[in-house]
Amino acid sequence: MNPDISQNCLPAEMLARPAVLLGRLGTAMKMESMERFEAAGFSVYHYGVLALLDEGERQTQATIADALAVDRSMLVGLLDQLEERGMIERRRDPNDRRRQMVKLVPAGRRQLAEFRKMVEKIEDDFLAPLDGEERATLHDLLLRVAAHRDTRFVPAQTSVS
Amino acid sequence: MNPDISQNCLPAEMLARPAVLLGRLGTAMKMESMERFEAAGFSVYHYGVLALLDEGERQTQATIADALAVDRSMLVGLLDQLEERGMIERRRDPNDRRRQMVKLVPAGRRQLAEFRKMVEKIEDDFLAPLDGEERATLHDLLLRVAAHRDTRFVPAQTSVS
DNA sequence: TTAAATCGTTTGCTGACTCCACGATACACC
DNA sequence: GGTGTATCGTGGAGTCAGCAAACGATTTAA
Repeated sequence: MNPDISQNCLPAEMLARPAVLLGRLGTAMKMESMERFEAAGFSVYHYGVLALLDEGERQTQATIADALAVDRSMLVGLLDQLEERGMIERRRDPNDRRRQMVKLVPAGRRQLAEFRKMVEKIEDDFLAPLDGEERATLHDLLLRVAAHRDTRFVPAQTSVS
Repeated sequence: MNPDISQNCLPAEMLARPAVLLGRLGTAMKMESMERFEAAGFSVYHYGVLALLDEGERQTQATIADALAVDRSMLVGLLDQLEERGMIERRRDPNDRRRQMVKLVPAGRRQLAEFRKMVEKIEDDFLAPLDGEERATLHDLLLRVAAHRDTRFVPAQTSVS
């Protein structure tokens, strides 16, 4: 009925702000990921846990929670589910029996490989209009912004000086 | 105690993904904005509503809700608050008395100017490590991604063919 | 030995968001 | 012209994540 263009469009002044776009797209990205992982019977956090365990040798639960920025109470449930499916093992630290050492086991490693495929697919779909070089540019910009406001995003120096 | 680097850092494989960074930074951006607006006694959605009303002449509530991608029930409360503070006016459409026409009034226009300053400040703080050109690049990339997956992000052609 | 701190876990709460139902009104159809 | 159907704004109920406190088990400090 109403032929007016931009009737259901965001205000131009908001579209003009990279910050607004960043916020909108970021949450859209997050929701998209959550839906796809949930459709596969998992949570995005499961991927985070497994990916973390694959890099760091073995950790304490608090460390995992802090690294992923999830509540420690929440991590309990995530680890329970991963343990039920035989993807991780929890073992009391014999030196400090309060702590639980979490370890990735083969089944978890296989699932992690699946998760990586899923993430690649999600990213590829989401960033479809950008070619490889543009994605690299985007990544570089985002990484600098991230590193500036949270040291957790500063890429770890692996071994090179 | 533990001198291990990257103990509380995100997995490198996640940091390497622009999609992950986009998700994290986007939600961080959103939360940051919400906090600042809340500290000023408002919500980010208030800004969206006012900005929208400043562009589009007068609209029906459903149109506003759809454009901002918020639930219609939620918009009711937002409009109530804005109306209480004398920033908008709701008037029944005489041609269709189901509809409420929402209009921006001078006090709302003044508040919108304040909001714009706030948004600029938030964006400037958040994107601090990027210079003007880099911000423009980021904006261009994000806009293309946004337009690709949701026509609501397609910039409206104002008058040019 | 006793007191305080830490770790993982459970529980309770609060606040925000989503979905569904309602009254009022407009429109389509016969 | 009356009747059923759709739409609009609104209210309420249900849901769910996130936050804080509390607890048992264990370690550390005094």
